[in-house]
Order: sequence, then C-alpha cells, then structure tokens
Amino acid sequence: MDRVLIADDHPLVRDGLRAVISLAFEGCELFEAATLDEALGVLGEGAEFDLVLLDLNMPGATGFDGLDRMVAQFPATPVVVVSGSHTAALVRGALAHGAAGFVPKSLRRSAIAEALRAVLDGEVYVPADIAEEITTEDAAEASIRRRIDLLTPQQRVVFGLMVAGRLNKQIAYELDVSMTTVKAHVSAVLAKLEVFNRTQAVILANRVGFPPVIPTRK
DNA sequence: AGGTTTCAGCCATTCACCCG
DNA sequence: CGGGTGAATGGCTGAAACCT
Repeated sequence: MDRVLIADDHPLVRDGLRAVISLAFEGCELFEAATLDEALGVLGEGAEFDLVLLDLNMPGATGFDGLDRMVAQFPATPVVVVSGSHTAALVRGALAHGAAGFVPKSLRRSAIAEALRAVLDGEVYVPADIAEEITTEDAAEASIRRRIDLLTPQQRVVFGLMVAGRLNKQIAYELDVSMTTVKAHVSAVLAKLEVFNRTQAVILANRVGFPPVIPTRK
C-alpha cells in the first residue's frame, strides 16, 4: 500500500487512523482531508490512491451522498467507510452505495489494520458481528417474503389496503364486499403471516417494503 | 376434490357518553 | 369521579357458492 487518503473532520480521528496505518503499512504515504470537497480535491489531483478512509458525516456530506459522489468520480479507488455508529442498516447502506468496507471507529487497532488488508486484497470488509447481524436480518426478511407469497390474490389486495392504513369497513367499501368478508381475509392474512393482529402484519410489510394499495374507487 | 371467495353470527376490546 | 351502556371495530369460526 502506497497512498492512502484519510477523510474525516475530526483531527483526533485522523491522528488515530494515521497512527494505525503507519504502524501496519510501513512507508505508506498518508493524505488527509477535513471536508468532502477537500477529499475530492486531493483525489482529483491525478495520482492514484490505494485506499480512502471516509467518514460519512463530514462538512459537505450528509447520509450517503458523500460516498456516492466519491464512488461516482473515482470508481477505481476503494472507499472504506469509517463511522462512529455501526447499525446493520447503516453498514448495509454503505455497501449498497459502493463502499469497499465498513470500519467502526470502536474497532481495535489490529482489527482496523486487518480490515484494510482485506480490502486491499479485494474483499469487502464488514466486522464479523455486524455481518452476522445482517445475515440474520436477511434471513428474517426472506422468511417474511415467503409467508407473503402464500397469500392469494384477493388476500394480497386486502393486505395492501391494511398496509395503507384502511379499516375493515373502508376495505369492504373499496372492494365492494361485506365487512365480514374483509374480516375473513384479514384473519387468513394474519394466519399466513403468523402474526396476531394487523399492526404486526403492517410492521412485517414495511420491513420488506410490501407496497400499500392505493384505492381507485371514489 | 380442493382451494378461494364470500357471508352470517358470535365474542372481545375500546371509546364516548350519560347518570348518580 | 366511577360505573353502566351502547356503538364501533377487530378478530374467529363454520358454512355455502364458485372455480379449476
């Protein structure tokens, strides 16, 4: 590893990363940036970088847009996200936006060095515990989708209206059937989704992005 | 025949309202 | 304020009609 850019607005964090990298990768040339524009400027100077360590929350960047801009402008440079928080959703989002790895700031020095080596070897690095959490979540969501697949077409329509927040009475009106019919469909949906009430069903729907049904009848 | 859709009837819970 | 009452709503079950 020859050239690394550390992009973080906190000098203390930059110092810490600098110490870890210079210890683990002897002779490595280190560059620093405190804002997103500064980081993009350094990368745009021409010389190739082996790695960028990017903080998601820097001046000029909110959410994943800083990562997006960097990946779009320098697709050949691996970007490792360095973050203070490390929820499964955040890690998943970072990877989806093109990050080559995710390193929590709470990680041990040796683990950070290992993570950077893994990325240099072409791997996508995620801490083991978070990877496990993501795998578990993926399995749970797959299970929800399997259960939703069991619904009949009419049950899916009713479910969609439930997700849209409609009462049984409103669903009955929208579909031009009796309320008891709607209740039967709702009961079938709850049984197939293995939940006890519509609130839990709607939560499952939102978790996997099941679309609400927008009624057409006036 | 078996699955889907529809319905009536029933019970439980929640909430607003009224009355003492 | 607390208890009784009725309406609204959610949910379950059994049964009939319909479709493939």
